[in-house]
Amino acid sequence: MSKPTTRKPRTDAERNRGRVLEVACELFAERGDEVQMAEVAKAAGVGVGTVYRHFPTRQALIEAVTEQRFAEILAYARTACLPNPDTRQALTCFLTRIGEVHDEGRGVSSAIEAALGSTEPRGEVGTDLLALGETLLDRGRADGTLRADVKVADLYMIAGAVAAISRDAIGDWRRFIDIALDGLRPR
Amino acid sequence: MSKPTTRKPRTDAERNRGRVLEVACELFAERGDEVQMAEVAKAAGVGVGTVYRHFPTRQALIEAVTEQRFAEILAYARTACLPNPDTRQALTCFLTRIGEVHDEGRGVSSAIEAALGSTEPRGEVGTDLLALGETLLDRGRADGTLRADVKVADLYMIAGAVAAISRDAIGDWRRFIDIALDGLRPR
DNA sequence: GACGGATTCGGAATCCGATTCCGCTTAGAG
DNA sequence: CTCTAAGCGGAATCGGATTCCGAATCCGTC
Repeated sequence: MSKPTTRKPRTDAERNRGRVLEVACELFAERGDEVQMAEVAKAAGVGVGTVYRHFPTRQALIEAVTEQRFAEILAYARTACLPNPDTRQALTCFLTRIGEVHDEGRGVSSAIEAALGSTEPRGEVGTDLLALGETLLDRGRADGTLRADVKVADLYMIAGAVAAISRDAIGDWRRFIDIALDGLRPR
Repeated sequence: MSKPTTRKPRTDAERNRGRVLEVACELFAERGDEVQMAEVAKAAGVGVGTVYRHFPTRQALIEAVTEQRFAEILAYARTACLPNPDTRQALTCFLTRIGEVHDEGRGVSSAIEAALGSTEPRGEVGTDLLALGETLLDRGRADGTLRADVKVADLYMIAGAVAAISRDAIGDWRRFIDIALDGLRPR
């Protein structure tokens, strides 16, 4: 049960997949989810069929793009948030990034927060994000910034909320971040 | 500029509009947004054209249904939440209702939270909801349950978040309500 | 109570975009 | 260099929203 599932893809096929994904990321960032499959294909210099070969569904493509966003956020969190010794600031920084991602390219948003919140994340990016969250929360619990019973699920639920709020312009998400984090402090 | 905009609608037209809206509410509640315009038409016993006459767009129909939901929530809030002397409980009750609406008939959700959060609500239902929120917040500020600087916008931002979280099953929205409300307490 | 025009209705036709299909190409193993 | 399966392109198909317009209804008028 190891051969049939693992036939190495042709080199150019892989390159095409890369092109498509890259282009899709840009387009979705620019114009949100009004982007059409045909556009992506043209912009990537391939036929629709090729797009569909690599991403069997529009939804699948969107999920792939979303994973890219996650990767970016993860990278940002590691370099910009984690090092901040003030746990509260680190968390704010992390959540703020999520809001910003939606503010600029309002990309693929609908999928983002749904995935953000799920505790069973796709791929290692998700796993790493969870781990990173756990780290931050541990720190917070240790230095008394956070309640002892705060869970990663809580953090990502809040992350999902930030995503939704910023996506739909429901309100001032920066303010929301403050409120939510206040809600995690020890009573 | 008052005549051309106000030609009274034909009686049966109004009845049809009512039927359509009613049926749409039920269908959306049952099967979420996979419901098709043609289905609504058939279920209401009219042609598609008629549906479109009253709701020029699928989106418009959804918004109308959403307003119904708001009305229900408003009614519930007035009778079940407002009377509760404990402000915190009243707020919890209100927000919980929003989560429940999504849990049962997972209706029209996408639109709901977007509208919930906007500070410029459609129709009087929206206005009344804002007013009711203001009342609750005043009470909370007065009895020291809430920070002095809490705004209605905050409450509805949280409401929007609850809607999003419950809609996409991002996490335990009941827990989220607790966290968010804790975030509104005086420091 | 019948009449006439404006308003509505019904549902076939149209439009649009996602997805499928399949003959043609090309990478790359032997 | 040859042969074959993996990939490619893009026309055709499908599904569902939206438009169009002749037929059917209302309703104020006579």
